[in-house]
Amino acid sequence: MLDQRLVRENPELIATQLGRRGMDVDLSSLQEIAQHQRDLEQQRSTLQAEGNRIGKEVGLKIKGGADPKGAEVAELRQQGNAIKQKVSVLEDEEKQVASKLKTQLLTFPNLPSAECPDGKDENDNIEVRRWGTPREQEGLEEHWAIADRLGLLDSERSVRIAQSRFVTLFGQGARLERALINFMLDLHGGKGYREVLPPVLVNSASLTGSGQLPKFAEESFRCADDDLWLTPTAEVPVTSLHRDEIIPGAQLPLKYVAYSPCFRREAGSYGRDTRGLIRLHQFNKVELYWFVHPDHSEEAHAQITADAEAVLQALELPYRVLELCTGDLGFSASRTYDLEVWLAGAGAFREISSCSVCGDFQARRSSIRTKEGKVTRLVHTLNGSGLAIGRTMAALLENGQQADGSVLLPQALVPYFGGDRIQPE
RNA sequence: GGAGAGGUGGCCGAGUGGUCGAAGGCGCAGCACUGGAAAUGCUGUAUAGGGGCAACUCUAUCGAGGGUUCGAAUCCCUCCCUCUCCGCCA
Repeated sequence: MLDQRLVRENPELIATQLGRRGMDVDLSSLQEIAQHQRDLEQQRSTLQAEGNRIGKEVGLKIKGGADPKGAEVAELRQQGNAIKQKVSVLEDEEKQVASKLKTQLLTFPNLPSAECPDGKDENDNIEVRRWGTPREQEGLEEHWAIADRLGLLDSERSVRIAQSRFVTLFGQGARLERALINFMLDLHGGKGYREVLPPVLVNSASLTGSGQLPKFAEESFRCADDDLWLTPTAEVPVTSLHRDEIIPGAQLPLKYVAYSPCFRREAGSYGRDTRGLIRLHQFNKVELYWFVHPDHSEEAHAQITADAEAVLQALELPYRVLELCTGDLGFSASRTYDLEVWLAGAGAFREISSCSVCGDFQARRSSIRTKEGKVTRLVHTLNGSGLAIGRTMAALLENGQQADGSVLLPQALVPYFGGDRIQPE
């Protein structure tokens, strides 16, 4: 959420920064609302101060022996009543204005970081580095074909169970999924991340806190009878772990690694990635999340990205790192690195992790602060996939496929999977 | 789902109409005492918003929202949540 004070005092800055995202916004009316709200608050509190004074005076007079029904007290009562009238009118208006302001503020995306490169869309993203050597070869299968041939998953039966864009994993496929989750949790757990297994049903305050609501309601599944939604990412429950808290400075940074299934409606993606494990309504993900002191989020961003990359390296999967341009930035992010893994069968890089620094954007929405001496400050938050499990499996299948039809797995997975190869059954 | 109890500061807990943002305790921080520590003593210790260079000051907040009153943590109404027992259940 944008800082209300900034809206009042420097709307031009906001407009300029949102302009870098490709938004053409006129903030003058919002600024007006914000100023109006502040004016109303000033008027109201001045009146309330006067009312409080009168209330106390009445108390003192009565205590001092004045007749509670006498003229002197009656006069004060009348003054009190008059003020009460005015306050209540102002209060009503102020509430309306404040709620209008809040509603609007919640719809604005984060301002891009100064470091974030300007650009229009994904074509303007900047490749930062590459790791590993992509396997390029004619006749390689795509992962869904491999998975089908090896009996690792069944999409058609999943339609019977749920609908399209769901998969059911079987046998070695199910075991590989489970192995990957454990492998990633262990890897990050060994690097100072605290493991959490959060609820995957989250309330709307949580979704608002991390930025999914109010704008992206159509992207999440909602429970009909409760204020609960299926979480689209563990980022949501983990952000709300500390909602409305003041975290002592000595505890920062807080680093969490959370496994969760993720649920996304994928509205508007009809026809894209309809086969296999790339785009599903339900998928597994291991998520990294940091709460950091506001002065240290840049270093943290480099580190969380490195931690996500470490998974790909351990799995010997070639990848590249893109820095997203302002036009491709997510709603809550101020700066993002995407990790794209090489899919040998498809012959393309595909996003497998997105590592973002959100500055104080989520912290303001979620009211998560830290304290230095007398000063409270909003913390900064960061999140990064470490990694999306389904896409990791896809990459392992495509990059590890062998001429004999089997799939060779990286050594790091052997203790988790119980072997170094998926064999045709 | 049925029955009951309860929501007060970081925590415990007092407070049933009048300088109550709230006693007391614990915890925490600083100072004193000490060779050092414990113990002890003193001082300080909520959040948000507004104003002020600042010292500071005003307003709001005792689960949430309404109401009564000159004045509400305290009285009334509605809602939410938590806990306990029973039922059901992994």
